[in-house]
Amino acid sequence: MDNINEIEIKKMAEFFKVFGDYTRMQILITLLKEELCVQCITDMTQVSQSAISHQLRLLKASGLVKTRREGKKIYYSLDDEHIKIILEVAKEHVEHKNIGG
Amino acid sequence: MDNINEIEIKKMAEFFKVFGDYTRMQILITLLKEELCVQCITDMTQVSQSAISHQLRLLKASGLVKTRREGKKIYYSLDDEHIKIILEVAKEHVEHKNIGG
DNA sequence: TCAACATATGAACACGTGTTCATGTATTGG
DNA sequence: CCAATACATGAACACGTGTTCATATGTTGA
Repeated sequence: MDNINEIEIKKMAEFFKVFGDYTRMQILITLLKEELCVQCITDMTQVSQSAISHQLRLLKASGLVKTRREGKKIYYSLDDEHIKIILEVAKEHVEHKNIGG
Repeated sequence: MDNINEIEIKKMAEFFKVFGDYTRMQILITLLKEELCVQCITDMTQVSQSAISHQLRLLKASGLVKTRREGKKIYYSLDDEHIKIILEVAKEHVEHKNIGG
């Protein structure tokens, strides 16, 4: 972590920004288990299909998920080997720490 | 990651939100190496002392850094064993992936 | 081609967030 | 006490972001 430049730090911040939203976090955690179509993902959340679509678009642009079409449905799945590790470390963090308490 | 509830997911998103800012990322990466006072941290960035102070406050409230007073100076250092791991995985990610490209 | 379904897109809006500016608080040395 | 230094705090502002609504695009079956 010594020889790290400004651009890399900026990219890292952008990377984390994607994780810093409840809806996207829900999506990512869900996709850890299995690939799902947009409607299935929408049903698991409290927001509209449009909102999910916008978020999936962002996740795809960030290189975190990939898509596969099957008929009318489009299945989303994780496209990054780092997600699982990072989410597990974060889960451990929130379990063992009372933030802001 | 199976038996995870809504509250934990929200905490995880909040956790990542802290990492999702360039200034805070700069601070955290710097503190990986050594503890530093506010002025030293400010000098490394392009923002004001006030801005740094605000961000340090947030980092402390999030349980990521701790403080130690020494005379007039207050030294900040990391207060979480997960930060290093997470930052390293993130660095690997941005090195091996062209986001949005 | 048409209707129905599945998903994506764009505009608009409310809300959150990072910064600066001005000022307040705390510590030290005289 | 006072001045100087180091840091914190609050208000204000510009900007970004997540959502909904309305609508467009794409796919399938008839």
